[in-house]
Amino acid sequence: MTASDTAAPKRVTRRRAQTRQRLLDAALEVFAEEGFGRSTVDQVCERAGYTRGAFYSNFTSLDELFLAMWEQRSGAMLDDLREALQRLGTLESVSPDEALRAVLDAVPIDDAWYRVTAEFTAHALRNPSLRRVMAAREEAIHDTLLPLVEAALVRAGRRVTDRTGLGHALVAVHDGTAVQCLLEPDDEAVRQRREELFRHVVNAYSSAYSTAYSTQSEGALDE
Amino acid sequence: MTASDTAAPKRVTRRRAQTRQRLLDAALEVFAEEGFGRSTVDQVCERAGYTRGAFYSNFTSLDELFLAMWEQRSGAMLDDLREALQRLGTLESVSPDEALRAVLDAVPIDDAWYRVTAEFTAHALRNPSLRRVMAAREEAIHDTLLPLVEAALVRAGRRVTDRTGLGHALVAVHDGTAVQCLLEPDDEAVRQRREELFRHVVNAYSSAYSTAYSTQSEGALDE
DNA sequence: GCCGTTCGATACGCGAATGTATGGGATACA
DNA sequence: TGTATCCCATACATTCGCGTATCGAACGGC
Repeated sequence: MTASDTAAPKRVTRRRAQTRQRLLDAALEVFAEEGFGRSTVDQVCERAGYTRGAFYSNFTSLDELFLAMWEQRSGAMLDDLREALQRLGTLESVSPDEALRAVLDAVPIDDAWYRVTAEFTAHALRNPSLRRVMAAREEAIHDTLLPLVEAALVRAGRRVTDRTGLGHALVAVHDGTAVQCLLEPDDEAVRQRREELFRHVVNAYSSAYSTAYSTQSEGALDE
Repeated sequence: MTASDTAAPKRVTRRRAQTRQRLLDAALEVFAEEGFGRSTVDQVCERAGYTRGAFYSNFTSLDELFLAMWEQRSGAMLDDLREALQRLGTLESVSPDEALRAVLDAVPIDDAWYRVTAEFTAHALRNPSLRRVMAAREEAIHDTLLPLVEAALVRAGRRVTDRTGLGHALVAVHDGTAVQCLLEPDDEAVRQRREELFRHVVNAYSSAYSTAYSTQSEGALDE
């Protein structure tokens, strides 16, 4: 263990970045299949096409890999969501239903990702620093989501009455209904109930405004 | 390995029942603290005050113990909920808010239990037979919850418009908001938003009826 | 193409967890 | 109280996963 070993690499090769990414991708697959707790370093390496040497050269523990992978993936999903909402903002006019569909399509219900997230959440509830990471992520979701959702709703003829309430409600409803959809993947009714619940929530946290869509949609939203 | 070894015990002593129960209790604690995947047979046994001999005499694997424990605990929670709702049904008259409070109090947000459930859910999504177990449990929740909730709502001056929709919505909202409460345990606002969301949902899936509480509560529920 | 640096494969030792086989003490029942 | 049965502790062999140390090969700069 000389000084050069502990020193940070002067130049990071592109090969390194690639292996790191492959390990991150493999981690998602393995964790989803085996569960994080039951996964081993060997399994991840084998899936990625490496041996343990590559792993310990890039990460210090499975925990670190788990965190890095989760942050990368959830960040990517947030980017997708942001993009979808911004695209929505460029359109001429949007009905509430169309807007809802667009948002729900931007956040697909992926069982592999859900399993990983569920375990990450449980893990975070045991670890204060991880809990802060998750809380920060939720904060970021709100910061991204709320202005764009609010804008979309205004364009659809609705004014948001409780911003933070709506934000938390949307996240909670998403999480809660995602499980139901995954537990009964073949039951179309579950997905319809999910959409219905979203409509109710959006309706509850916003009030009608006078616009082309407002009168037409009120009938569909209220009952 | 003689015939008597493989044969089922003729008489089951009360000691056996006790150790089995202690193992189940210890499992909840250990799984909550360490995570199911990271837990070992030894840890559970030590926590329960036994050695591995006791474990392998009662269960064949950690998976089996996990399932048994989860079924017992979730069954007990369902019993609590049923009892609370039935007690609610014996009261003279109840306001919607009081009813909601009673139900929420009957299903306390326990972080240890949540962690375990999160991991069990992820586990169930990997295992078809476990998935059926969870689906059946959700079915049972609905069967218990709906008639009693509906009755309580009627007594509070509200008629349910979509039974199954309400049932699934309540479960989803509970699950989704429970995480938020656990991630920010000291933030009272999160809990208030949770209650608020429940009110909105109950309101959305039921319509006012003419009763003592109906006019009074409409103002609080609708806006 | 040469050379210094970085990256990842291989080999090694260690500790931990598993499942089984067996024996002694506890328990139920007469 | 005696005894047949049951239940759990103990000991053992084995397998598995981890982390490190070392070395050849790939890489990037010149």
